[in-house]
Amino acid sequence: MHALSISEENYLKAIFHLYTGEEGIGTNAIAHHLHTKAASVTEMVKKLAEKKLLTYEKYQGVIPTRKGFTTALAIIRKHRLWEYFLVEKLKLSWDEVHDIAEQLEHIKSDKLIEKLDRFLDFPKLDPHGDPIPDKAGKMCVTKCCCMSEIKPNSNAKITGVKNHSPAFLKHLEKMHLTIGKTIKIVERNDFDQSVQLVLNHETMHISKEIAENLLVHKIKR
Amino acid sequence: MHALSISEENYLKAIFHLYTGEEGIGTNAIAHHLHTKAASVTEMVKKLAEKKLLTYEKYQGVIPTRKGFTTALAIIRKHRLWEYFLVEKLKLSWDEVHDIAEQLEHIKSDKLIEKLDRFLDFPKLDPHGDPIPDKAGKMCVTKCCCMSEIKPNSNAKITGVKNHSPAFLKHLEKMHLTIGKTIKIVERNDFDQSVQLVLNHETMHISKEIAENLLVHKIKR
DNA sequence: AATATAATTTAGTTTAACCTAAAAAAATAT
DNA sequence: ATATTTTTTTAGGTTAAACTAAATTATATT
Repeated sequence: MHALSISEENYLKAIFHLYTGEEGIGTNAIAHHLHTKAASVTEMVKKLAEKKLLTYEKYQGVIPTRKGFTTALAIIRKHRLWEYFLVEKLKLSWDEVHDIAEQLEHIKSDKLIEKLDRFLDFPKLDPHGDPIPDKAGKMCVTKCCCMSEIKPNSNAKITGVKNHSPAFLKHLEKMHLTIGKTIKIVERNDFDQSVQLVLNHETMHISKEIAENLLVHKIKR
Repeated sequence: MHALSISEENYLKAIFHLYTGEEGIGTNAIAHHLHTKAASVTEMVKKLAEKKLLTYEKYQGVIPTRKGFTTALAIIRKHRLWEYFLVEKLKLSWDEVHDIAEQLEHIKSDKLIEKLDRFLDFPKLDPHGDPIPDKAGKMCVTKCCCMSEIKPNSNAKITGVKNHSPAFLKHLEKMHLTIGKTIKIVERNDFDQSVQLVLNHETMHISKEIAENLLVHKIKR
């Protein structure tokens, strides 16, 4: 019945992001994601299990319940709406907003989020290309794949990023590899897995690391 | 050096609001304001004194330092900017925004507040008529007085409220006694201190309690 | 001035969220 | 199948911020 604490919300979000649908998530994985220790996770996970947000059995890892899912989605919704606000209205850059949204996502007020959503005109994607869940937790499926998996000689549009670190985002910005841009993959180097591509009629090379963290959507033409 | 905790910020704000410039503020007064107990205040006040945000001597009460003042003003600035945003942009009503702003004021990011201030076009007053400190802590002086102190047969404009409770604000809204409205005080009843006034060419009576919590600015005509 | 009342502080608990170190269980390798 | 390594849990400790109850200091009353 009580509202969740900020810590509880952060654990839930981590568990949601780590859950692949296969097996239970280990305490170590959660600890690593939250920069905390496995012992702390065990403790917290017991509390969340009592609140029916996840199922937990000793040594078996953790699986979020339906309630856990919808709760996590509500937090992610808030995070992404705030990110959209920060970039589109306040004109912060996409590499500055994550830490701020990490704080804003814990503000408690259903009405605030409804009003914010309306003010922003119900955006569907956040500044990093991630889908924003609606009030019911539904979000659009953005079928896209890693740029490192695209076959040479095909065209694609940049739709998102897998890594949200400021360093990575700033680098993309500098290279003009931003969301919405259309590129042509020319070839992949067998030696270092780097990728040669054409952007704005100019040829460029990007490292394996960058290609693995860029999400694209294949297009014809 | 560390950033302040939410609790520390709330104590500083309370101390700022209670300080009249005369004597030190007692732990009981602070406890009452924060719905906590005097013993808890004693503890916290020692910590804030170590951080040079206030001076404290046993049994002598507490006085904010210059550093304490500017820190409190920065928090109040954030609170009022967010209130302005919630009312003017998100269209929440003036009785709904206090609790939300109470959470938002603790978000840590100087750049966020600068950008928010610019986005709102540097407002000088919040939705309750309270002045918004600028980046340097300066705010406009709004010379105004309690409606209960105005002499009969004079005109005045409503400029602010002393009480920020939703119940009071909703009541004012219903009576159309909102900020900016011009009224004429007709007379004060000696028995119950109620006030008769004219608003929009209609005569009305308001209780002593309301008159004491409405701030007005006398005008000619 | 002595006493009663009120305000404040101290001492000792509680809770949430973290930690380390050691024990126990599970997974992996020989 | 047994031994080794890794993962997870337990046990016990720490810190911030609250609390209650008792002791102390200040203020007010007679």
